[in-house]
Amino acid sequence: MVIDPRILREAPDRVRAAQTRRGLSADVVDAAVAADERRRATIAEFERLRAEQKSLGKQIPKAQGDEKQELLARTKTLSGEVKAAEAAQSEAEAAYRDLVMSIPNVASEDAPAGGEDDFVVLEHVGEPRQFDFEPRDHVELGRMLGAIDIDRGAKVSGARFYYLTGVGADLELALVNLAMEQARSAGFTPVIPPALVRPRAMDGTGFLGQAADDVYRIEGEELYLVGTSEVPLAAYHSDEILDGSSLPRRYAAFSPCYRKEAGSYGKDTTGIIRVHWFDKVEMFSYTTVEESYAEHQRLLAWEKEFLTKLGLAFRVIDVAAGDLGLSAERKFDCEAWIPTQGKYRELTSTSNCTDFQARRLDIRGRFPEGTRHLATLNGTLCAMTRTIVALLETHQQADGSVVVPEALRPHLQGREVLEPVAK
RNA sequence: GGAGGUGUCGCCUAGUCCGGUCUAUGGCGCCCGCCUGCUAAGCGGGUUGAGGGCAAAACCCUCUCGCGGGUUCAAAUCCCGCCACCUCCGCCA
Repeated sequence: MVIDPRILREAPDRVRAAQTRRGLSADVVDAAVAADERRRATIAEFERLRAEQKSLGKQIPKAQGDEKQELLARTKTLSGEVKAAEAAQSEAEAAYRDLVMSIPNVASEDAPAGGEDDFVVLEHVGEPRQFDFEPRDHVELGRMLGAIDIDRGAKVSGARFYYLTGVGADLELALVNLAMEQARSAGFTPVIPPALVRPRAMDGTGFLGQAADDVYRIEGEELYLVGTSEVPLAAYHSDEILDGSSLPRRYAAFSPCYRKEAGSYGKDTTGIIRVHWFDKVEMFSYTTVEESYAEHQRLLAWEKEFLTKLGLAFRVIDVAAGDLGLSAERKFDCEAWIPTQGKYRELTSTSNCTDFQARRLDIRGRFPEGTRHLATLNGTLCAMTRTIVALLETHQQADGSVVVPEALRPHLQGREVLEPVAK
């Protein structure tokens, strides 16, 4: 239901190895294999009884007198047995499901083994800027430009909230437009999706497992606030069979993202690096599993293109197996250089979820050979807050003004420099 | 929020009152073949999806009439809950 049951049955060693490379126990694999056997046994038993019930049931309307009474007596007891067998089957099915749903996607053999710190740097793009003055951080620049109002964000909504005002708001709109423009010309369909979704969409994309702590739930409703538009975009085609010739299908969504940031106390406590809400333009592709690896590279290339247009220095990392999350088989992050932190911080992330989410959401393609689950991939094109942080800090000048990268100017009324506002 | 209605295998549709003969009707579209100077028309056949048995195929079986329960020997059909859509009223950007 989550990983391919066939792989589990026929190549459990592959799954065990992948678990190990994620730093997880492989015991669940053996438990799932056993549960699968039990499941199939109960199915066979139920189907045997049910077939008998059906064939007897057909004779009843034709039978008369004693013969009919006898048939009714037999089917009555059979009815109970069928019910019991059905209950046993759904129980075994549920047990199997629970186990198999808890197994993460089989990590790519190319993904580095290990945890969060075991990533591999694939490349560096651009040089971190050298300053001949003391650079200001984005909080101060945001205040000087009248672009980011953190104090009032906290007053109104609490910690990790902010207002974008003036050129800050302009900047977000410009980034959205630039991102959408690029996506559109790459063949993406622009989408503005719902940010509140039902449990199915959340669970189907793998966000209700260990990640559930980070998700906002609506009190008294069966609705969740999405942490990324990957959720409504993946669920968009749930329970559908897409024409194979229509692939790849590419969507670019603009939506807010909500994250509780549970367990991140003390991390990034100032500024807008880590916030409970931000807006994002997200790329999403549906394609075949075979094509997904090349599509993943394309998503990465589009992310790099966008960051390059903004004049940011960044590196690309190959995220380690243990840090892939539930759904991804491989993940690349682009991390931009943040001058006042002296380090690279994640700005974008692209994941190949192969057919993991498609199995949970039942998204299939129709091909000449039959129907198959598709692959889903997602990639950040522009996460507003962190991009604004990198932009302001990277392109600042000694007087607190900020040079606008050329690509952004057409979307900022032609402005070349953002000037501090008089206080 | 209130009242009423609808949901059938791609689309449309018969069947639901009165449970068994539904192994779900017919049309459109699509696929294969026949026929035909070409095309169209006509003729014949096929066309939901999932799961189990199997190394696989053939084949057999089970499930699938919005979803989930219940009643019954037996449910598309009767009962309950949920979901979606439509109409009207109220409210509202």
